[in-house]
Amino acid sequence: MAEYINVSVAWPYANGDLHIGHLAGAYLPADIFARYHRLKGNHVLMVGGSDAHGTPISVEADARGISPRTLFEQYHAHFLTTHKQLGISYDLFTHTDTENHYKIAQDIFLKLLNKGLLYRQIQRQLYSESEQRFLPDRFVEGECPICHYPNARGDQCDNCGNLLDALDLINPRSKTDGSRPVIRETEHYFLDLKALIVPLQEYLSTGKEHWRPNVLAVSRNKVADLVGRPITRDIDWGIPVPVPDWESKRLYVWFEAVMGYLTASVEWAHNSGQPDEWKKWWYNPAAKIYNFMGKDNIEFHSIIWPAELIGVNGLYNEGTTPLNLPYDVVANEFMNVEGRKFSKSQNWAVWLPDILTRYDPDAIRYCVAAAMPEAKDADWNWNEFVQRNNNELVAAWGNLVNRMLGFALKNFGGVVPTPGTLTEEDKAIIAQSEAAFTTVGDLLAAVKLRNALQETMALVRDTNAYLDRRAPWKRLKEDRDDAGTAVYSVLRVIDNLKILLAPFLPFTANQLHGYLGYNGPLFGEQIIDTYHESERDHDGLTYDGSKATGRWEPSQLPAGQALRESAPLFKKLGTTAAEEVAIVESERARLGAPIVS
RNA sequence: CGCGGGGUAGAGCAGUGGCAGCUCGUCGGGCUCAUAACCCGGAGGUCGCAGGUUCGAAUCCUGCCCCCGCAACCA
Repeated sequence: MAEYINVSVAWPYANGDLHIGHLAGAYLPADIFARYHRLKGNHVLMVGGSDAHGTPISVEADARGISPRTLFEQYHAHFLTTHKQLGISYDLFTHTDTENHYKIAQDIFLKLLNKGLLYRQIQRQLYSESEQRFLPDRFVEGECPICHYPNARGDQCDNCGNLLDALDLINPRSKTDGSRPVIRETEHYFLDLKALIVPLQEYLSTGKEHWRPNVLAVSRNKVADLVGRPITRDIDWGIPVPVPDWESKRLYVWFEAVMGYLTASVEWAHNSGQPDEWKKWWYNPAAKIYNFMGKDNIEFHSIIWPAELIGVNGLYNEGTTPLNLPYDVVANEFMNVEGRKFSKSQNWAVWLPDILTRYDPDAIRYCVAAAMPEAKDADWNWNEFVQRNNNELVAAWGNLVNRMLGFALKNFGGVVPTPGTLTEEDKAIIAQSEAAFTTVGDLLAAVKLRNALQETMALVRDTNAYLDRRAPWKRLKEDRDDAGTAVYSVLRVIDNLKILLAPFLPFTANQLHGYLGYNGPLFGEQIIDTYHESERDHDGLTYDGSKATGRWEPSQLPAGQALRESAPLFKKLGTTAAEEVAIVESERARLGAPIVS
């Protein structure tokens, strides 16, 4: 029976472009997982969007002399293109500045208020009279009250390492203009997380055997110490607090951004003309919600977001079932670059829009998946990229396809040969490739993606070995029918491998699907569309799977099917060792270099 | 006594009690359908060190040594 699978992907903060770490941490694993489930025939709803609000965006916009909205929309537009180019197949990639998101976030706030889970508290905060705003802790510097280091930050002293309260700084000054802030009182709403500790502990204590151990350990560790947390801020960019006389304050970004998984699901349903469809994932107890993110985001998905969901206990669905909590919180470790930690300020990063101008999306996807930081930090290394592309994609998999398609075109009139009696060896390799639908499928379902890819590539190598023993090019001269049987068998296996690899390599798998003579695409189409609301329009990325024909099941490749003219699936990078070195060196030279725009 | 991650073949990694594995590289051979791709075989490791538990330890326990990250940008 088809399952309902929601793939909730962490929302990128819209103040910079996407890099290889974003891809490795969240988007690629989510997409591989979603594509697998679509092939399985499950009902997949994959949602995400740009995180548009928060102080860093308004500060950056001020610095550039543009509005926060203009700033985030610029990056949002980049995100849409990048995701489409890489084939990250969101059913909806939207953003948090939509009227829909405002409305639902405010409804959740009010529901929590009604349930007594919000309380007001007066905070004393530093206020800049020259800038006319409250200063976030990180925008204040001053003398450390403990070690008297003169340049301590508002939240922590770099010299002695102690965590500080910005109010305790001696001679505090604004980081932006150096002026001396004053202390002002301001009232805020707090989410009473302490009241939710018990249900959260229950949530984390049962049925979590499939969670990654570090995610569970971190989450369980932090729950016991939860305290109330402010959910409003004195800034003017964001979602207004929906309480009379509070309209000038905004919902704190951490509080509203995670709601995007729900609000995007609702928006997707609305856009597709069936406004209640989202409930099939959020109110169906058998549905599974998977969250994908980097390790720094774990507690927001395993604690904060579940706390909000438990707190509202159902929305737009009074008195029936509660909203579903995440079934799995799939956190990945970090991907470093050439042995060094990622750094935006030093431009030590691999930017996705940049590398997409030079490399194909499937090559990038393959290398990231092969080195996926599932259990510990991994490294993006350009030499490894070139080697993997040339040895594994081009030589092992691409060449297997190319050599046999070419052989069939040349010697069997460009059709799938009609097999005679299959040899034991033919049967064995076909059976092995059919069994992989279970073994690889189980690994994908368990989100062991790197492992799934390894298993599949092992089958590629076994197939090359089989082909070499079977040697149809030799048999052709001795027994043409037997050669045809071998070609048929290997094409069956290639057809299976096409599907097994499709979640990882959707573009070339689809290409191969056509070469093998099939009609219709394996996957749906990704479309950037504009959506209209009463005040504003916004662009989103969506996925139309209505024409998709791919199925996670063994090949029934018909004998006699006409093959199409084919070209190599992958490009070799450099034709000589010297050229390979040159590519690696030119990529390494870009690291740390100033960004040329 | 700060917190976390890690030390397994030249490189990168897998392996949570039962003969030490994978990919790349390297050396030798084979094939010639294929993007000089593919296949077979070999060499290469006292699993950081020292104790302990066990019939049996890379794996569990104890102690020690070493490496990496922990201001900000940042998944």
